[in-house]
This record gives sequence, structure tokens and C-alpha cells, in this order.
Amino acid sequence: MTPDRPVTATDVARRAGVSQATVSLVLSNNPRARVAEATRARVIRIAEELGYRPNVVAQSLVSRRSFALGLLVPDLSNPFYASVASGAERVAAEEGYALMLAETVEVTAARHLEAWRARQIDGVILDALGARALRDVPGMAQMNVVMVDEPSSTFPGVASDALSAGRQMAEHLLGLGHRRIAILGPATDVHGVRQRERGVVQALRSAGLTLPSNWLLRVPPTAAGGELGMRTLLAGAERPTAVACLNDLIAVGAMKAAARTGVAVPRQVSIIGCDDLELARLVTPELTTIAVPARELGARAARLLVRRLAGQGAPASTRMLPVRLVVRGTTAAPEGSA
Amino acid sequence: MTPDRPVTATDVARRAGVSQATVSLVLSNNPRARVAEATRARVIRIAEELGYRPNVVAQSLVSRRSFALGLLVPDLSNPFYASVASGAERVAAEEGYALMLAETVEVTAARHLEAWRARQIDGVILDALGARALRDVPGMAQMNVVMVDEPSSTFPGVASDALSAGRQMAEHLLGLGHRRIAILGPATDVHGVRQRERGVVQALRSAGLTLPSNWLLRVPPTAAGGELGMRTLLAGAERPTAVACLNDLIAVGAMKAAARTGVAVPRQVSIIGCDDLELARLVTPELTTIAVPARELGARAARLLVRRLAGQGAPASTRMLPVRLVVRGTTAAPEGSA
DNA sequence: TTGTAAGCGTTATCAC
DNA sequence: GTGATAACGCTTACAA
Repeated sequence: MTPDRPVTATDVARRAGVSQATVSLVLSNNPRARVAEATRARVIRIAEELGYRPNVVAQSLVSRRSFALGLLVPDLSNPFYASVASGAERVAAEEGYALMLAETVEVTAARHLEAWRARQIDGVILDALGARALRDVPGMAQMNVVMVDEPSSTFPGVASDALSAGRQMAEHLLGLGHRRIAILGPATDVHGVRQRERGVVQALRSAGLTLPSNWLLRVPPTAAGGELGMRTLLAGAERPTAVACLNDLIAVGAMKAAARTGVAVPRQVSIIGCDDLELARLVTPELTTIAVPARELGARAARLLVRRLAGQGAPASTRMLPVRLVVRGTTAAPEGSA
Repeated sequence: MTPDRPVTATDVARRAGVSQATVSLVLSNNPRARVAEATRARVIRIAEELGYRPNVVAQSLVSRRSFALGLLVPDLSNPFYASVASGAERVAAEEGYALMLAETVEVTAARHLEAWRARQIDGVILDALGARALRDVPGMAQMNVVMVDEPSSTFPGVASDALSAGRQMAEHLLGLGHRRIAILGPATDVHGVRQRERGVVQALRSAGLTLPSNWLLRVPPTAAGGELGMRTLLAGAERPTAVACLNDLIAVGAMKAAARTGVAVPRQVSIIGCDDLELARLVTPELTTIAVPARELGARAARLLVRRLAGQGAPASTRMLPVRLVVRGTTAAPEGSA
């Protein structure tokens, strides 16, 4: 009964009657390794027989690379971030990297980044993390970072075209004839979200509308937040005929509040969201929203990171992914506008 | 301008005028380290000044532990698994472990496990992975494994009480007076899901009902699957008055199909789900379902794993978490039963 | 073509 | 108390 410890390159070497270095040379198929064909074949065969697997930790120690990527998201319970994670994971796995995942909901971003740095992580993807959160992370500058939905001058990234998303939301409502449009969105310093808001506001201004300050309501970026916000709007003296919600969870919460209050959607009030979560097609009526390619964002971010690690230095710019309006059942012309 | 390579224990030693070994002794606060108080203080101070962080990779190499946990889920885009992941991540972070995440949707479980093993991963959490998938993974037996919702004789685990979940679904419908009850569930070898189904079937039998074979419909575990299944049921010669869906996604898909077909829920057909995703409260009417503590499952699994790694050998049994019925708006007495 | 040997940054066992 | 020193498993000059 052997101690059953994992097979090492030394074990293989012994069995093959060569030095451990030769085994390494063969198995790492180092292009500059000039090994006799017979030896090579034998080593490979024996390695196979013994079930040899290189110890990645040892490889990491000498190469100073861990072949691991980190992904930091605000909160996995938001399906949007789950999709980003899914996309990033797929690419990481394809490229032979392990993916470490962390949320910033309980533990701070800085702590996770420090822990990862100690593990020699090769690079990290930061999703919706205000640049502020990176301020006091030591050694941040030396890290390979890709930002998602948070353009940065120092790090490359990928982002959805949030400004356009906001504009499209507003323009769709305006096009339907709405003039009394409210906004429901979170108070946040996440660039992507703020751009959505800015897009809406700009489009409203361009149409010559002014946005009453009490029609730009700050709520948590959750269904509960949307419900709360919508209730407030509906309780106001003058009601909006349409509400632009800066994400789908908020929008669905708003729909809920409308239903509870007996306000018909879209007849009495139109609601538009942003993200196009699967959820959007599951509520009744189906949610009109802006499709944002979450999974693609994650996948591209991972791909960009891997490429940079391979030395194919992409510029520190942010690649913008298009978004598009998806008209469903929660928007219509305002009542009595026929 | 220094090359700016990370500070090592040797750097600290040099600055503190002690040997590298002493630095290690001090900083690893090895209980058996008898170091002069003055030396200890100095080393600590200098380490701090220099911003020294032990290289986890080097630690792993010598200690043969990576302080990383792996979590394997079928598919992150299912909010249930995203919650499990969230729970596991929280505990892992709290306990000082990194969490590697992988999905089995594109890459096989075996490949991920092999990759992790090569990284000396300390333990893995396997969620809803049929024991079959582990058959041909070499070295599986030496791995620290915790199963979620898949009881195993060789590995410990945590699971929701799926049999009870199924029973409660059926009993709720029976209690309302339903006698024509169909089941919509995936074809799978995942134990937890099959138990749900078994629970429903058992409860129906106990009530003296027989389940027509065409009322046990196999569909993908998604909203699309539920939609498809429900459409089939509604097209049948005889319609069920209630449908037990083995997860919430299927249930909302079923709701959708009902709405499309002009069948009123719950008046003409009752629908019950299982999971209690956030989604359940967002659809209209709100979904009656069985609350399954997904996040808690993930958290407990991680805790159990960490405990085992600490040598507190928990038995290889499966801890069962209770589930409970949540009555909302999609179930009612069958039509004309008043 | 292959072997020897020097690291990579730690931990842990010894002498001193 | 503290400092050499030998691992841990691998990569990569450099020798032979």
C-alpha cells in the first residue's frame, strides 16, 4: 500500500531512466527542447501510464504565474452579474485558466484583491466597481486588470454602450408620445449606471422636456427598490405616464407596485427597463427593455485579459458593445393620446 | 527605480538583520516558535513597513495545501445555483479560502476536477452532479468532496429535503381539492430533482390517485421547458386542474403558456413550483412554491468542507435542510369545486 | 542529446 | 533564541 502521493516528474524520470529535467523538457513541449524522439516517446508513455499531472503550484512558483484569473462582481444574486460570471468562466476554462470568483457584498474589494495578489493571480476582471474602490489597494498598478462597464484611463475594459441604452429608453418613450417621464435608478458611482441615467436625461432635454427633481428617484437596484420607487411616484400629486427604470429588477418591482396600486401597465403607465434579463420575458406583460449582452461582456473581458497576459498588449482603452431596444408589452402610447 | 518585484521574507530578513527563517517563524505565528520579543516586534514592524505579503504559492508548495476551494455547478444562469455559489463564496472568503468556480455546461466536470487537482485544490463542492459524472475522474477518492443535493455514501454533503418538497407540493394541491394533477419535470439523474418527483408521486398515490403516464412530462429545467410542457398538457384531451412543476423556472414557463393559451391561473389551472427564487414573487400572480434555502446550502457546504479540512472529521453523511411551502397566488381550489 | 544544478519563496528541523 | 539547511516540484541555463 503506497502512500499514494501524487506522481511527480521525478517519479516519471526514475521509471524512464532519464533525469527529471528531461521529463520537464519533454512534457512542457518547450520548443527549444531538443530531445531524442525515442526518449521523448518513452517519457510520454511512462508519464501517461503513471497518470502524471504537473503540479501547477510548483509551476507557478517558478514561472511566477498562477494561470488563474479573478472575477469580482458586486453581487451574484443579480442575474446580470451571474451572466457576466458565466461568460467569463467559459472563456477562462477554454483558455486553461482557473477562475476565482468573489463578491464585494460582504467583503471589500480591496481585501479580495490583496488575497488574490498573494496568490500570484495573473489578472483580474472588475465588474461595476467604482474606480474609487481601488484607491487604497496596494500594488494595484502592477496588476493586470480589465474593467467591465467602468471605463478607466489606466486599465483596458469592455463596456456596454450605457449612454445609448439610456437614450434609447427615453427615445422609445418619447416616440410613443410620452411627455411626463420619470426615472427610477440607484444612487451609485458605477459609471455604467450613471451613463444610463445621463442618456435618459439627455434625450429628454433634447426633446425639450424638463425633468422635475422628484421624478428622478433614487432607489436600491433591486425589485424591492423599484417597488418602493414606483409607489412613491404613483402617490405623487401628478403622475408620470411613463417610467424609465435603470435596470430590469427595478422595472419589475415597479410593475409590481403598479399592479398592487391598480394602475394598468402599459395603459395607464408605461415602464421600460434595461438589461434584458431572462426575467423580462417572464413577467406579465413582458417587459420592454434594452438588451445588454451581459454574458458577452464577461466573455470578452476574459478574452481581453488572456490576450494581454499573452503579451499581445491591447491598448488601455474600453471596447464598447452595442445595446438594442427590445419592445415588448410594458410600453404603449399614453392614455388618451389616440 | 527598483524592479518593483514583490517583497519577500528574505527582503524583510535582510532589513531586520535576521535570517529568513526567523521571519517565517515570526510571521507564521507558529506556536512553537520561541522568538525574543524584541526580534519579533522588529520583524513585524519591518514587514509592515515593506508591505510584505507571504507568497501563497510558495506556502502551498511546501504545505501541500492551496487554501482554495472549488465549486462546480451545472449552470450559473439558473438563479438557484447562483445563490448556492453566493453562499459558498461568502463562507470561503470568511474562512480565508479562495473560491474557484466552474460550470459543467460547456466543459465536463471531470476536466474541471482534474485541472483543480493539478492546482492542489484543498476541496471541492459539487452541486447537483450525478454521481455518474464522477466515475472516471482519476484520483477522485483522494479529494475532499462535499456534495450538494446529491447524497453519497462516500462523501458528506448537505441537501434540501427534496422528498418532503415534493410531498408538500402534492399535498397542497390535494388539500385544495385537486384530483387531476400533472407533473412537469426534467429528465435527470440528479438525486435532488428525482426526489422531488418521487415525493409528488408518493403523495398522489397515498391519496389514491393514479398518475396517467402522459401527465408526467419530461421537459428541460428552464422556463422554455415549462412553456413547452404546459402547452402540451393544455392541448391534451383531458386537462389537469393542477400542475406540479419541479422547479420555479419550469413553473413560470408553465404560467406563460397558460396565459398565452388563455387559461386562467389559478382559476382554471393551479401551478406550483419549487425553489422559491426571487422570480417567484415577481410574476403575476405570484407563484406558490416550496422555499428551498439555496444560499444556505452553499454556505453550509462550504462550512462543512472547511471543517473537514481542519481535520474535524465530520461523518460522510448528508445533512438535510428543511423546506417549506409558500402559498401565493397560483394555486386555488379547482374550478366548480365550490 | 541529456544530465547537473541553481533557483522560485516558503516551512520546518535541526544544531549552535 | 536564532541561523543554517533541507525539502516542496518544477523550469531553465549551462555542462558534459
